[in-house]
Amino acid sequence: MGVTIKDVAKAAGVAPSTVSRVIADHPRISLATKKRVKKAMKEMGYHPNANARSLANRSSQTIGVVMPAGADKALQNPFFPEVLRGISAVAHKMDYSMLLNTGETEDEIFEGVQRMVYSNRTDGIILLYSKLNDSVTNFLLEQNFPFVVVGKPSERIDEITHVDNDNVRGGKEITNHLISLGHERIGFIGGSTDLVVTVDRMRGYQIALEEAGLPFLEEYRIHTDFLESGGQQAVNELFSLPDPPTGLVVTDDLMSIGVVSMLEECGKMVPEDISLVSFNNVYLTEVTRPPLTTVDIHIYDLGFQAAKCLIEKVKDKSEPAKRVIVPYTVEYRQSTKQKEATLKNI
Amino acid sequence: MGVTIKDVAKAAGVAPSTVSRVIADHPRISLATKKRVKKAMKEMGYHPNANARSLANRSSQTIGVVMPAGADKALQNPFFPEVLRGISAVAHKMDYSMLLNTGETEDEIFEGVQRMVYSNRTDGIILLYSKLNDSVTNFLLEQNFPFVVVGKPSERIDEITHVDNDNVRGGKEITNHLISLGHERIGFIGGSTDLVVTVDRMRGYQIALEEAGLPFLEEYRIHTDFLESGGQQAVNELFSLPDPPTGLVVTDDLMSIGVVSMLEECGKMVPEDISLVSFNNVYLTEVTRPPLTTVDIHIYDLGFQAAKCLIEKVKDKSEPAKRVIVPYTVEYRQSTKQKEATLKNI
DNA sequence: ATGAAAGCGCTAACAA
DNA sequence: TTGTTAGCGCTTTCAT
Repeated sequence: MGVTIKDVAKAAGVAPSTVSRVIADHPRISLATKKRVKKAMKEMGYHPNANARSLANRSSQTIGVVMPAGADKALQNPFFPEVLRGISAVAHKMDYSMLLNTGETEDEIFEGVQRMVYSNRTDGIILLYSKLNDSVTNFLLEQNFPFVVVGKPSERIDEITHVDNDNVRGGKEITNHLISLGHERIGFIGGSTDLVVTVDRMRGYQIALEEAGLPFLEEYRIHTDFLESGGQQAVNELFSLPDPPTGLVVTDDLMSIGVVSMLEECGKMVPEDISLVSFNNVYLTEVTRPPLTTVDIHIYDLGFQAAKCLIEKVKDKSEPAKRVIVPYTVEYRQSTKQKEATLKNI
Repeated sequence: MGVTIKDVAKAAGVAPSTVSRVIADHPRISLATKKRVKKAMKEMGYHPNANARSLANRSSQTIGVVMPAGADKALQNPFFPEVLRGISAVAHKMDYSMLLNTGETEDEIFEGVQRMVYSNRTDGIILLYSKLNDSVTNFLLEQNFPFVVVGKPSERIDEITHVDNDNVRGGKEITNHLISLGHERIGFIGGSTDLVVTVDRMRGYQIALEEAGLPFLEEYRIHTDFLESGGQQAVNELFSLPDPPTGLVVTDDLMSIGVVSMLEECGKMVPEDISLVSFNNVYLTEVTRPPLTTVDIHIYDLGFQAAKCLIEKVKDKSEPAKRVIVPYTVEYRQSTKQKEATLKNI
């Protein structure tokens, strides 16, 4: 069907190996034959067969990307297309392809990853999540297969190349913002504590509170999986406390949007009654009402750096594990407001 | 490095071809040897090399997925992870892998697609967009390469397998909803008219208007690329018309969210002052305020069906082009409201 | 600087 | 039912 290296060789009057060398841009090759071969390739519409290449080469020029398991809503986060964009940018530049793996369940994901590595279809893997006790991570580690995680690994952290934000510091800074606005009762709404990112952001929240001499109360914290039905109720409970929070740290923009709605449904306005800060700075947060004060974690860069690290690692297996911290910035918008003296204090 | 088919053959005391047959689950093979071979495979930790397979087979068991070119925001639409989920579901079931292609520019996309097809890394392609005069579509057609588009192709529609909603009908139905609520001045806000989906939904809007004897006014229509800065202004203009709309048809949930914000910023409330209907039913629309009345296009199913069609087509090249229409449903929520008699009419 | 030839791991005729 | 063997298209020693 397709035109092969042999055809080109014949047409150019050289050996297949020479053509191969031209493809690989081998140094020791005369400019003359190079030209000639290239011309032949053009004319005949030659394109190398990647499978044959991979087979001979033991390398696929492909990076695998693994999304978290998620039945549905969790995946509907603009975070993912955005990291993919970042990854894709470097993949494209370096002439790598991207193999994508999703799945409903963790087993499905795991199977997929196994396939990726066993089948030799991928040179390395990027994990788009990091959670406690992850079988995929363990598998990759034990196979000594090149991979990098976006986020912070839960264990064996210095054996694993990862690119992350300083979520503790981010959590602290954004909480401090609330504190500096006069808020003293600050609640926290986050995802599962199995997710390292939740834990880190909460830790920052805690530190800020403690440094300010404010209480770190269990009843001020909610952990819910992306505001499923349960979340609604939890928020209600939070605000039926005798001393409900006036400030809220929420670990994800999408959750924030849900929280804002719930609050307004209960007659609490953001930022008039409650100040809310968030994380990620997904595009949406600019156009919601109110626009959200949020920690911009530079999602694109996370992807970009992850891909860069992975390719380095793939090209040189001895590359040591490293940690890349992508700086965050804070977008101050309209979901926060100076706390007024409460009526009862007057 | 890895254990090969030969190793397994030796260990099991059979020929490599026999092992191959076991892998492929060939019918004419005795249960006894099958067992024996499988046992050997297990014990030795054998896994087939996909590249070798693809090479010998001329088939990669991989489907390529092509996202639209998008510098940034446009891709941040939960639509994409959601179609991917659908595609992934059938890919997983059928033991296919997914190769993903994104890019900032159309040229980048096009290059990527060329690579996919020329390199023999993919058996077929799913296009996650459809626009006027698309070079990728033309290329694929002219290469006679199996592909299906999610959405409706702009040309040569009956040569191209595609899975779509009936967007005209959807547009009509949702506009009728507004009309049935008493709205007579209904605006339309959509993306670029290069996108077939925009055109179809607008057509439905137009039909509904005309059937109801309502005017289809140019000044009631806005086309903007996902509410970039320009959008803001356009909406302002729309509402400084002498007779501004009281109802709005917006072609994408994310745009709707932006529009609701803009409106409220100008002191117009949804649904009190303006009723708004939307498309897609992305998860977000349940948790925004107000929750959006929107056409649920069943994104997951679009992906699912597209993948099914593609694999059929890949397995049997003579499979004719077909069109699959995924039924939509309408989610009636709180962004619409019966129009009250206006004061000046009393 | 270039060619000859073996081999990457698997499949598919063709034989037996 | 199973084995033999010749590729699939490319890379890479090893010669020259």
